Amino acid sequence: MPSAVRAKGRALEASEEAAAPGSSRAARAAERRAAIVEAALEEFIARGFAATRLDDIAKRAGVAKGTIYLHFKDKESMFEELVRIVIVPVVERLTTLPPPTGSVRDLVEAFASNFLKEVANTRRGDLVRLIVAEGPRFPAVADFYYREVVSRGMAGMRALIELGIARGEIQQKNLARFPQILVAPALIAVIWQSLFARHFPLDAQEMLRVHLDLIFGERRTT
Amino acid sequence: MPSAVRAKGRALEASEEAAAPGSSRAARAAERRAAIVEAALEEFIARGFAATRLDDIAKRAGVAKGTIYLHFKDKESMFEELVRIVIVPVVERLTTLPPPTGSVRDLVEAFASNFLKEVANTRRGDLVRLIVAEGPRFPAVADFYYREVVSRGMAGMRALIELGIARGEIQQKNLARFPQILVAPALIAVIWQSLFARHFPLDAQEMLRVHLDLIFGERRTT
DNA sequence: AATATATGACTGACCGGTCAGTCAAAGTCA
DNA sequence: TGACTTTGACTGACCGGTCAGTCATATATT
Repeated sequence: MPSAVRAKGRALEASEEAAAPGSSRAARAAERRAAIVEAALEEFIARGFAATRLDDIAKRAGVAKGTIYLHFKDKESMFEELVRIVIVPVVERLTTLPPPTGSVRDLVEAFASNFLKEVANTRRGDLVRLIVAEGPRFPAVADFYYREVVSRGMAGMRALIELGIARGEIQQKNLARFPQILVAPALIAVIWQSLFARHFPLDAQEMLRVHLDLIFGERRTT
Repeated sequence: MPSAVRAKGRALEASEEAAAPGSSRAARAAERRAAIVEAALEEFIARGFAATRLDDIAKRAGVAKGTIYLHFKDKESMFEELVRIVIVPVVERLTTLPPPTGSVRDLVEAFASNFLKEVANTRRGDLVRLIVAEGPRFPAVADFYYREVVSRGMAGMRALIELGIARGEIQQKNLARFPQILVAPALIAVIWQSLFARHFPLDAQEMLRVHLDLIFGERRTT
């Protein structure tokens, strides 16, 4: 065992490798894969699918172009996998959240503020815009996003709305038919940030609060 | 004159020219330009900027590729002009609409239904998605869209909201600070149509009505 | 005939994808 | 444990197809 450790140390000194390479081959491979995913996400967001060059992704990931093809079949499937890889953990985090506390409004508010923190002002937000942008040309991506995010989100929101109606917190009964309305401003916020923030910064937090006031009625408690 | 007609007839037979050529040169040039714009719009919407081939635009417009360059400097400026060309008339139509009648709600409702008819289920709607998609890479386009559509739309909506508040039709005073909220579901509808309509058709009309109920209170009059 | 337009074959830069070769790490043996 | 062999991850030069933009030629108009 100590020999293995020493061997690793030697290897590290020998090559001019950067930072903290995981020891085993598998670990290093995983790191590289992660670097590629990270770089690809960045490039795809910045340039869109068609205009992104694999060479640039490789360079940004600190990897040779060929390496990319050890991890992904081709550019297209890389893009599709990418979306899955990035979105799945977000969905998990966002769905395992709800601690069944307090009023429905509090629940929704917690969810909203979490969304702002986790998505709206993150690379993740740009990813949403990217999906909107490329969706029509990548049915697989649109399908996946619908299944994993949209339909789930709708179901969750609808449940929340119905609970709110049952408890008398929400008046407008028809809202349950269109959970999109509840989410719409959040999506607008995401799009606004990446298109118009430079022209006119938007206080998304505040906008969402006003929107919730609209749905639940003005808040008394400060 | 008859000779000219005969000559034209011959030309038409000789080349496999189409349809109804406007008589004057200027007219024919305008027609061609329009055909190119139409074709380019179609292609850009379907494939996005980078993936669109000029050859395809030319073919669809029934024109040689070189002809495109008689009307536009290059692909990029063609795209930018395209957005202007298509959007300007829509803005004009939508801004010259409001006949100063009835309640604010009626005004907004008229505007909404007009939006649905003129934009949501049209190529124009797809254009909005295209702008969202390509905006970050075409600052000129994003700027233009912000100036001509977003800021104007916001101002108009804000005016309407303030009127509604003054007349007591709208309770939530803060709404005037975020006219985006009023518009959000409309944009969602546009995006939904082009991404998820196949999975789950959305009754945009009805959704907008529910949203207005939320803002103005439930409607009594059927 | 002279001019204005339109054409589409052509060019060359560019980029996705490949693959022969390299070398650190894992495996084997004494 | 140290030396020798095998493996396969990684590299990057290269190839071939593609496509924006050009321009000599052809066609229409005056």
